[in-house]
Amino acid sequence: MAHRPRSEMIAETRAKLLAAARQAFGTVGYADASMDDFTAAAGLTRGALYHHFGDKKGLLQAVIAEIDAEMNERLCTISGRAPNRWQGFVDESVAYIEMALEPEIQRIMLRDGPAVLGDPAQWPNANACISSMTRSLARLKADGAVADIDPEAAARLISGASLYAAQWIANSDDPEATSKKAVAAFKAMLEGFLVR
Amino acid sequence: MAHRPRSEMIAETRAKLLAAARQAFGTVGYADASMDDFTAAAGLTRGALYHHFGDKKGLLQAVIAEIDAEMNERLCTISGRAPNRWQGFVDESVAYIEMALEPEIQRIMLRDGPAVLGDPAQWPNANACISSMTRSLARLKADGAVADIDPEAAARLISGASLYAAQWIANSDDPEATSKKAVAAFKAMLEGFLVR
DNA sequence: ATAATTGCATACGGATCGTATGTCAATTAA
DNA sequence: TTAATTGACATACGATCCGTATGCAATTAT
Repeated sequence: MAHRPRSEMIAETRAKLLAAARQAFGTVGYADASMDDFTAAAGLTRGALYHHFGDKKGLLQAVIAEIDAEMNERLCTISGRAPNRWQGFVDESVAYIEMALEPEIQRIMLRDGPAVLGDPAQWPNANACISSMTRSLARLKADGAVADIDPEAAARLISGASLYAAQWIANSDDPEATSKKAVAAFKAMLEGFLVR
Repeated sequence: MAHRPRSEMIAETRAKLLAAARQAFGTVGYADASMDDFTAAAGLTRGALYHHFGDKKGLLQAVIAEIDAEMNERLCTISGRAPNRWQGFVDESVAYIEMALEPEIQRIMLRDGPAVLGDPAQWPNANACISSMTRSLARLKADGAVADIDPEAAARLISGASLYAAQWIANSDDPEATSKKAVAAFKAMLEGFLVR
């Protein structure tokens, strides 16, 4: 019980750095987050950061991977408890809009992430959401519920629409009312994918 | 004819700065564009920049306003030469995807712009595209072509979907094939807004 | 003709990032 | 048990970049 604490300490500092960075990125944004500041807030220095994550971009990637895993898990449980596949898919998509309302997700995943790391589709770890949505659509297509369209194409259209809808809602004067309008339009739009 | 050259020179330096910045922002991106570098490339210094645009963000705003005006004009002419309103709207939306394929638009308008200046809907000058799309949808709704949904909500969903579709296409191995899949799915999606 | 304004350049300070180096504790080897 | 080595993290340094403050020269106004 003397050689465990060592590796635990390491994991702990890594976790502390990740949490501090996530907090900073999520509030002031990537560009204005000073590595000196938030490492000091975690009781560490930039030395630890460069040791664990390589550089500032590497740190952002790690933060994104963490958030993406959380998002994916939430979406899976939501779509899992629906009565049928299509309803599960609609629920999942609407939930995606609602998640995109969270400031941290908006800032890190939807704004700074793409700006700093490029197209989200190319991210190594952070396409769990898209790929799970693609699989859902492929199943629905096999079931004969949705029309003959490319599942991945539809998944990307939907996630893009969700993102913009979420930004619109988040910045509106009356988020409640705006959210209702957006979700209504969104559901109508989804029905475009159904067989007629 | 001695007091014209003066104001012409001023407008010319402003234009040169704008063009140089647009070039730099569009290629290396906002964060990695050094003001010293691209002002020097224009035969000027940062002094001129701060005089005309206040700061780096102000310069980005000016570049965005310019690009947005061009985009809006292109979209208007496209939708204008369609046989009917709905077709014009579809053409315009597809054209939006195609414009989002251009690297400069993708980088400046769709990635760095939102990351640096925040929600595009709040931009002072650069919502011409959204608002024109909203007007189109409102007319279509009045004509009885589209269902009872909020025009602005639909416009935002569509532009978001276009953006993501464009990024997907631009980064794919086979842009031609991907584009076909995306546009097909996109047209199906748009039909979700029609009355049934 | 002199004074005031303005377009633009130069000079400076502050902040930040990445690297290179150092140190100390913990693990491993002898 | 002790010596050597690895590795986690801190410190020191240089380079870059932004924003402001200042300076100059040319034009316009008086």
